[in-house]
Amino acid sequence: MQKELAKQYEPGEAEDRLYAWWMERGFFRPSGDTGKPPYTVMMPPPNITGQLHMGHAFPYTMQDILIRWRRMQGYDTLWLPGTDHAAIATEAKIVEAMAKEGVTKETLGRDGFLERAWQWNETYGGRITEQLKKLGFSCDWEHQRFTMDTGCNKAVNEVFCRLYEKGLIYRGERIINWCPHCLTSISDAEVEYEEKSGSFWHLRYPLADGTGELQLATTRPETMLGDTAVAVHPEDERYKAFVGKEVTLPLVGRRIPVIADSYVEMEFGTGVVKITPAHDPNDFEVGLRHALPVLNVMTEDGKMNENAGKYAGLDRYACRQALVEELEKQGYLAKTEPMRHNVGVCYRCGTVVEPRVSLQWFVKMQPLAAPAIESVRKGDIRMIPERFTKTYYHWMENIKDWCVSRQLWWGHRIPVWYCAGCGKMTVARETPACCSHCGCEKLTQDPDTLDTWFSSALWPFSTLGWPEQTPDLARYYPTDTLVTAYDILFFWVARMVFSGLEQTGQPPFHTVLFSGIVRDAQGRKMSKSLGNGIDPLEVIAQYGADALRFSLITGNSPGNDVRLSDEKIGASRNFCNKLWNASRFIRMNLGEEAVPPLHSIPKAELTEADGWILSRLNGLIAEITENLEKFELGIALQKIYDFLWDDFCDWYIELSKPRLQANEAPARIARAVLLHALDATLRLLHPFMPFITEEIWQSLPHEGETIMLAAWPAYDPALAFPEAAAATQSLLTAIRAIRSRRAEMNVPPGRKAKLYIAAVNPDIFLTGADFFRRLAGAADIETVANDFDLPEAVRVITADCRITIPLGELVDLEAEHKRLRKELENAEKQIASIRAKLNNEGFLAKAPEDVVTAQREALRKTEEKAALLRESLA
RNA sequence: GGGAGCAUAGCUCAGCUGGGAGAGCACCUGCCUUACAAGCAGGGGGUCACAGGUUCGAGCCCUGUUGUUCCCACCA
Repeated sequence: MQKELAKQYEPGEAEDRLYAWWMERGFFRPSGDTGKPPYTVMMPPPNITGQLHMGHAFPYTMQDILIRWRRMQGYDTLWLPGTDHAAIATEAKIVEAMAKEGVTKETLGRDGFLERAWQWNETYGGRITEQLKKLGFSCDWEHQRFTMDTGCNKAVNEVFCRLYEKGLIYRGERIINWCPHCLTSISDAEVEYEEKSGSFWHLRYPLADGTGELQLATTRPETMLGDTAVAVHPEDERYKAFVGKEVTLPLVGRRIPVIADSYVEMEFGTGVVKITPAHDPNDFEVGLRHALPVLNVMTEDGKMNENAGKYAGLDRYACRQALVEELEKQGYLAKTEPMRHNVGVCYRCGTVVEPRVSLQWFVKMQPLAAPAIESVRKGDIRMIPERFTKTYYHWMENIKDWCVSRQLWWGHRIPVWYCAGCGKMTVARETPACCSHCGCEKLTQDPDTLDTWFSSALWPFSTLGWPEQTPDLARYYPTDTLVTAYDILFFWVARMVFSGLEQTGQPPFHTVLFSGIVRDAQGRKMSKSLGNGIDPLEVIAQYGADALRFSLITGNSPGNDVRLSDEKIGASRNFCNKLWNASRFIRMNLGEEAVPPLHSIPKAELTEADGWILSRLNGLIAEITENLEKFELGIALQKIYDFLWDDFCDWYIELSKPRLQANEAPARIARAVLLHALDATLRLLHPFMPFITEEIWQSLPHEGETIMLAAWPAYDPALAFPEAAAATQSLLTAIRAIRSRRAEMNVPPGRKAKLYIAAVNPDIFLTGADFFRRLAGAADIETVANDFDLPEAVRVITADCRITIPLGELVDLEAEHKRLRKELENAEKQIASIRAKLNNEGFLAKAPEDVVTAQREALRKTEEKAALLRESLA
């Protein structure tokens, strides 16, 4: 499969071709090799309503990196993909689409609606999975699941029944959050709060006996129609006399009691609160304590109902306005203050949520939360970064029962049947033939469905076949790393933890790795309404998936948001280009004959430059592996970038050129080293940038079918060459210093000059003569024992050499002298500072050994340099 | 009201268990050196928010202050 590399890398063409080939060859499948440990990641299932966006691209890329890395390490990897039916979001979209055709849920009927919903899933569920492939994700599509497929449904029913049997799920009339637009209950987690400006209306409620009035303040006057009491604090001296009396509800005329309850804050407002148990969660609690009637005054869609008398049929906000006008007209409005307050809105549609009393199913949370807290506390589940455990504890410790029933059709239908005969309910895993209590057949299934997160909570094990004891479940559960953005910690992560523990007795994963949120160049959250989203598919089309992946990962640390900009993506594309061109250069220079493998080359034939790059590479391998183990993906990628660009391209390739042109034995060695280093770098880079690395790897001599399954590089003690590395470092330092000098003096590149080098170890520089010629504008090299006393010469001094460069008329002796003085001053300052440290007994006694030796070494080098400088100035 | 994060070069951000202040972009200078001008070489630029403390040594640990972002709670 070897071929020349094109002048330009064309990601669009290569990516689709390679992905299709990977799929066809089955490289994404788990190896199933039981001799190797398994490594499992569950992909957070994207909604079938959605288009691929950066919110997927970011954490999924992190998952792909982990999976590809572990696969190369030989693990039996399973990355399981799938989609989420997204009950409320999908149903809303379908209803919306239906409305355009003039069809409603009612006209279609439940069956007709579900048919449409499944069609939707067919179309759009497929769309998003196709989009995932564009990013190169190496998930096992043969394990693909859907939260509403038969298996997941079975798991959902099983869990529901088990919880019911243990008394952990119950049905009850409670106040819940109701979305008047989606026409369903939603959980506490699904309510978002927005600060909005409103008014604080102070109302007069006259005492029924005509002896006075109570003033109270409210932000929601329309709910007064449902007031069933007025409350004051029991210790509030102002109102003690009122407790036990009755007030007359203005406009309505109903008489309601004045009660005392410590829920009332004396300092807030007037210290008097109207109590509307049907429309406020706190009032509901107060109502329970005082056995108050619950008077619902609204319909499901946020209008006033028949209990609202003449306001019936009005929208809640129209009613508010009408009421305020009427109250004012009749003198019940004492005053109106502007007020900013938080309003709960539906997280899906943004409609202001209406607290509402209704009959719903709830999961009892306390008994489930306790072990979930414990497993994190014990360290069975680790969160990265660790700070998220705090958020997690706080949520879990204050959790209320979870309202899981939804008045939706698209979702897992609640497995409960009600008997028309005896009135009791039958809770069953499969549709029962008859009532489990009276045996009659007049059963009706609960019309409601379950919260979409109820099924997502089971994802780590329902997808592996649970409740059956399947081989997959045995092999791949518990899973290893869960990667997701921190914004669904409560919705999903927390619920997977308690569900996994409760149902399987094991934590569903041992590590949670959080990604941040992707923001735009101004730091704003990407959103549809702002229209500031960068479409990953567009970026891929323009720059390639690897450039996008690089942009998302490099320099990022876990849990931190990433700001994406065109500049950043451009820089990533440049890196792809750099890698491509370096590879192209090497490919071009491989020659006719086979390149010998590095290990077949006697150590003695390797040059110092070879030893240097191999040592660097070796160190890099060790570091990258360690970084990945610590989930430091951003640091790892940054290091590979630096190595490839700075060490490998800017230095090693340049240093290799003279040998390559020699086209003899030295060229063969150089090729072997170049190829070895490039191959290893490609492997290190592959998890991050799968496409371009595969494309290049295939064009080079290689063993094995794909880089995807090539072995992850390992630190090789046989490839450490400390002396060669140090020698080359000296050389590079000298070259840099000469270049710097020439640039400062504006020496034209064409102006070559002979270098006179005085050094303790002149061999390093002699063998590097070619390098000085190519890289440092040298005409020739001569090593000398002592300094030349040349007029019109420049001196370049490093820690281990002194170079004299006669540059004739270009040299300003005065300036030269000044510069050397300055350098000497700096060196002396450094020496003084290091000496101070080394004379400090505290430092010597307490600093670690290697820090002290490093300081001694630095002192020695600086002193040598200073000595050389002094000599030159003398 | 409670909690968390952030504050490092003009911009965006790395900086792991305390010992060298860094990268990309932008900027300045010189280069089309046959892998790459999406490039090469060189360069300028930072009291690491502020004030204390711990330590031989603090961007990093502790306390406080200021600014900023987010999460949770939801007092009508």
